[in-house]
Amino acid sequence: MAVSKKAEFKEDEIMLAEFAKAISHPARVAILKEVAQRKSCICGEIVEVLPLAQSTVSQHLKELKDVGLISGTVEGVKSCYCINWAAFEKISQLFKSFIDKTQCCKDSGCC
Amino acid sequence: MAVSKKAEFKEDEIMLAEFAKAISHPARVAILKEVAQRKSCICGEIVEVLPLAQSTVSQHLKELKDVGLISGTVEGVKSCYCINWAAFEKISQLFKSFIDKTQCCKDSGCC
DNA sequence: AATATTCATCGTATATTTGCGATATAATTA
DNA sequence: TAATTATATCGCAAATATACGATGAATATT
Repeated sequence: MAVSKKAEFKEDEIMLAEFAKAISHPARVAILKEVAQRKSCICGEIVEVLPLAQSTVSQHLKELKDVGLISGTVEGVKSCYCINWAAFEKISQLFKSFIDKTQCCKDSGCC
Repeated sequence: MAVSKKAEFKEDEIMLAEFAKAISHPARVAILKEVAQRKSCICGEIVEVLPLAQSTVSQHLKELKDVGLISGTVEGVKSCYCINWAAFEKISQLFKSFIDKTQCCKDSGCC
């Protein structure tokens, strides 16, 4: 893409896009659902459920962690992951306001 | 990625991820906002507003069209784009239900 | 008919993502 | 101490995404 132009957009557009990217792969959607459901949140449990290698799952987990949607703490040999509810709340707000703002223009029938 | 594993996930996970991917670039978020606001929906107007070349904008428009979020009709030399409200509605439902389903597990304090 | 406008598409370059095996690290168990 | 377990990270290969200029097709203008 030569040079990325992402930074030239508005702050809230960039943020929304970033979060959207975080859930733009079914594996990460599945991981979020799995992490939310379980209490244990062990990486290995997710690997068992998904059709992906351990290293790949670990990578997806890292991406979700980087964007703040989950947090992980080491517990001995294991790693405990869980939803970062504060970030999750902020994100769902972002989405809702985007959808609401878009929908309020609904009457303008063009094509 | 060698071979994509996306198809091996659940239907609703795939759909949500697809929608998320559509808005995973600030340019496409900006385009959706612009198209929703204007009545004219002309491609050239979007190009004027965004920091991207015409061909790049056209490409982003195509992606949004492919996923069903907008529809476009040729009007003489010009192309009229507008939000596909039916698809938009369906998609925002998908997202809401994902958030709701996730949030109902909120009490399980792990880490 | 010649020219200009509007937009889609092609080709290309580069960047990023996805996926895996191999390896490293750190803790647990035998 | 040695072996095992759990996970992160590195390096590689292949696939996708991003961005643009050039070109083409279709309509509108002169």
